[in-house]
Amino acid sequence: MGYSVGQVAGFAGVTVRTLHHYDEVGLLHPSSRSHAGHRRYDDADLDRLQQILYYRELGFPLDQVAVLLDGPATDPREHLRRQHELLTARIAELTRMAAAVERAMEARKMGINLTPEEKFEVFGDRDPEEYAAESERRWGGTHSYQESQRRIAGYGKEDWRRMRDEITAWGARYRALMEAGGAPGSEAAMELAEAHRQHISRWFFDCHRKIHEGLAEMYVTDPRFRAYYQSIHPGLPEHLREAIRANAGRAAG
Amino acid sequence: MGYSVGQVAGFAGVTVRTLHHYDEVGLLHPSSRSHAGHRRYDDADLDRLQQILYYRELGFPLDQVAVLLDGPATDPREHLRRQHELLTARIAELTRMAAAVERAMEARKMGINLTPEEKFEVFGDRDPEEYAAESERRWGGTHSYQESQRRIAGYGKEDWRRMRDEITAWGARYRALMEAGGAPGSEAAMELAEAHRQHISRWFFDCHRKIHEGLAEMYVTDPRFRAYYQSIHPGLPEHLREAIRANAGRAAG
DNA sequence: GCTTGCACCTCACGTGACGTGAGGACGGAA
DNA sequence: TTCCGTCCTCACGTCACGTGAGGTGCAAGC
Repeated sequence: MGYSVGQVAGFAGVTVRTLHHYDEVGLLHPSSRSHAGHRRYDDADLDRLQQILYYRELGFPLDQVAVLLDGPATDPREHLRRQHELLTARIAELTRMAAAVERAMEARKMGINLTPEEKFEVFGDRDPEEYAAESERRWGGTHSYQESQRRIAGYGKEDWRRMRDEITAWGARYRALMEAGGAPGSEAAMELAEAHRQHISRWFFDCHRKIHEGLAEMYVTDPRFRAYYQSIHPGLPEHLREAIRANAGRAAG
Repeated sequence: MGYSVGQVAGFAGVTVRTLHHYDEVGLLHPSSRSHAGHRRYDDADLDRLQQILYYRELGFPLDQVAVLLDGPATDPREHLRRQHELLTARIAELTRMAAAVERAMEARKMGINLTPEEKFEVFGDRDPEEYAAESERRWGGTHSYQESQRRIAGYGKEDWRRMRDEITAWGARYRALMEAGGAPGSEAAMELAEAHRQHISRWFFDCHRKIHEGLAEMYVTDPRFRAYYQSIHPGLPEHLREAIRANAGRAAG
C-alpha cells in the first residue's frame, strides 16, 4: 500500500531530493512512514504532488504554492480550472513573444533599426505602480490599503507577471462571455465576478463583497480603471459592475 | 551617446543588479565606461541583452546563454530563428499540459481514478538514458563518446527538457518539409540536416560531417533510432539520411 | 560655497529550490 | 553471510540574482 520516494520520483519525473525538500518545507508530507522511517505516499499525496508540479511549472515559488493549495476551501476542480487559465495566459504570452521575434526578424531583413523601447516592448510590465498610486488616493489609510501595500512590498517581478497572467486569463474569459451575449446576472457572469473578487483577495487584500461592490463602482467612474477594463471590452465596466452586484446579492440572499 | 544602467534596466524590464551580474559573469560587458566608471551600453549591447533575455525566458542557464551567443559564427538571424523554434516548442508543450489539465478535469467529473503513471504522463521524460546506453554500444571508447558522456553528466533535468524542445521543434520543421514534398537534396532539407548536426554538436559532441554521415546510416538501420524518427514521419529516416549526405557533400564540394 | 539629492559604484552576505556527496540503516537475493 | 539497492539524515555547494552598506560624481537649490 502506498508508494516509496523512488517510485513517486520515477513517475512524477522529479528527483528523490525534491520530494525530501517538499517534505522539509512542509509542502508535501507523505501521509505515513514505514516501520523503518521510509516515506509512504498514497493517492491523495500524488494528487497534491501533481497540483504542486503544475503550479511550479507556472513559475510559482513554493511558499505561494502552499498558500494556494492550503488556502481557504479550494477544491481540486477549482485548482485545475485556475491552472488551465494560467497555462492559457502563459501560452498567450509566449505567442506574443514569438510574434515579437518575427517582427524583429522582419526589421532585420528590412534593415530597420528599432528604438530601445521597441526592442524590449514584449518584456515590459509598466503599470502596477500606477495602480498602487491610484489606490493610494482612494483607499489611503484604510485597512485594505495597508494590507495591500504590505503584500505588494513582498512581490517580485515574477509575482507581478503571474498576477498579470491571471487577470489576462480572466479578461479573456470575460470578453468571451460578453461576446456570447451572457447577461450580468447569469451564473457564468457571477462566477467570473467571484473569480475577480478572489483574485483581489489573493493578491492584494481580503476583499469581501461589500468592498467589492465599492470597487465595482470605481471601475465605471474612475477613468483609469475604466480605460483598463474597456480595453478588454467596451461595455465591460458596466457589465462587470452589475455582475459584481448580482454576485454580492446572491451571497447575501 | 549610449545608455546608463538605469536606462537600460528601465526599458528592458530588469533590475540594475541584474545588469551588474551579467557584467560580473562576463555575459554582457558594456561596450565602455564613462570617466566616473559608470557603465555605458550602446545599441549592440542592447541587441545582445535582448538575445540574452529571450534565451533566459526559455530557461537556459546563463553560462549556456554565453555559449550560444559566443559560439562559432552564429549570426543574429540564426539566433532569432532558433528562439522562434524554441518558443514554438514551448508553446506546444504548454498546450499539451493544458490538454492534460482538461483530461484531468474530465476524469474528475466522471469520477475515474487515474493510475499514477497516467497522472504524471505530461511531466515525463523517459528516454535520454536509453539513448545514452544505446550510444555506448556503438561509440564506446571513442573520443565522441567520451566527450558526450562528459557533457551529459553536467546536464540537469532542465537541460534535457530544452534539448527535447529543440529536437521537437526540429522534428516539426522536418515533418512540414516532408509534407510539402521537399526533396532530400533541396536547400531546405540540407539546412535542416545542418541544424541537426549543430544540435548534436551543441549538446553532445563535436559532430563533423563524416561522423554525421555515420549517424545518418544508423538512423535507418538501428531499430531504436529508426522508431524514433519514424514517429515524426514514416519516411523520415531515409529522407534524413539522404539530406545529411547531400549536406555533407555540399560542404566537401 | 555648501548641502541636498540622485544615480551610479563596489563589496559582501542572504535566499530559494534544490544538487551533491558523506555516512549509515534496512531488507531481499546469491 | 555478504552483497546490492533503496532508503534515511545531516550539511555544504550552486545559480541567479536580492538586498543592504558604505562611498563617489555631479547638477540644482539655498
